[in-house]
Amino acid sequence: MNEIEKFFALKDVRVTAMRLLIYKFLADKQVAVTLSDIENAFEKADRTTLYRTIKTFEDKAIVHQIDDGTGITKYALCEKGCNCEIEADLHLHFHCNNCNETICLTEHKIPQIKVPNGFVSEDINLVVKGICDKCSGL
Amino acid sequence: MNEIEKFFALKDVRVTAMRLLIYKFLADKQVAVTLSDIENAFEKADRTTLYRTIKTFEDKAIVHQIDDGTGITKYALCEKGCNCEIEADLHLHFHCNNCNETICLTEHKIPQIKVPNGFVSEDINLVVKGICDKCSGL
DNA sequence: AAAGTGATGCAATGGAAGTGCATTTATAAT
DNA sequence: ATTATAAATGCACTTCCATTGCATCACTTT
Ligand SMILES: [Mn+2]
Ligand SMILES: [Mn+2]
Ligand SMILES: [Zn+2]
Ligand SMILES: [Zn+2]
Repeated sequence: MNEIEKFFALKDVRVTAMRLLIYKFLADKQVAVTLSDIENAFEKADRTTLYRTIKTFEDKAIVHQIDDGTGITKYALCEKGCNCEIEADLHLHFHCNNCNETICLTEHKIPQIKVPNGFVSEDINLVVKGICDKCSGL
Repeated sequence: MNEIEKFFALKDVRVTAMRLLIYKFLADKQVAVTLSDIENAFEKADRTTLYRTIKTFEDKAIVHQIDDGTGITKYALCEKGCNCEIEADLHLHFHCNNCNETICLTEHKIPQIKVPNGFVSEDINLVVKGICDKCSGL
């Protein structure tokens, strides 16, 4: 039983060939991916399987969903130790208007946000859009 | 020529019956609305007209789009003097997980967000999710 | 081996966003 | 006022992504 399989067991996710492949695919990527990115990477595989795999990963806090405003949901591996629950796990995302890629800025935690009286904050989505480091040439 | 018509002229938007109705509908609402909200409010009207009306409003900075993470884009009237351009106009949005309503917190401007070297920030979307004042009972 | 549970594959559905084109309505020009 | 021009509207159609039902397959347990 290798590292990934142990990790799956820890997360209460059964090991299958497809799941291992998708996990490795995500681990290699430095950017958040869409479902069709995954589809393109595994053309022989069925869309539904990929869809349900990523949903399983999401349920088990292996990946987190990212809504970057493009209308297409993206996914990225959670950080080690992330439970996708507490505010400590929340980080900001950057979407590049040029190359259209979205990346996790895991080092950049969400600042404290004040909400008016009576409002209870449970979750925060913070997306910065602009030009990424690769595209800006700075 | 009444107030709204003057405002339309200022924004370079032709006055039509439908546009006036939709504008008033938005002005009455305290929450952001979806396209189907508008459809339900004007069942006799054609969907496309409503769609293109809201797009026109958006182009002319009469309404702004809100991506609250539900996957359905919402719209709300811009504040007086808003041009939907400069960062001063950006405010945070609150989405209630209970009543599913989304409101503009126009008083709550987006805090300064630091991005890593090489990244250029052009736009920011900040959505807080939780329980709204009406639902929390606090 | 048999039974049971979960994973996968295929087909179909739903919902929202967007487009092309003909027609109506409003504005501008004569 | 009539005509010409341009914009707004209505209808039909399309595209894209997300999601579900159900049959089948694979693995685990007894
Ligand atoms: Mn992330
Ligand atoms: Mn707003
Ligand atoms: Zn880029
Ligand atoms: Zn509420």
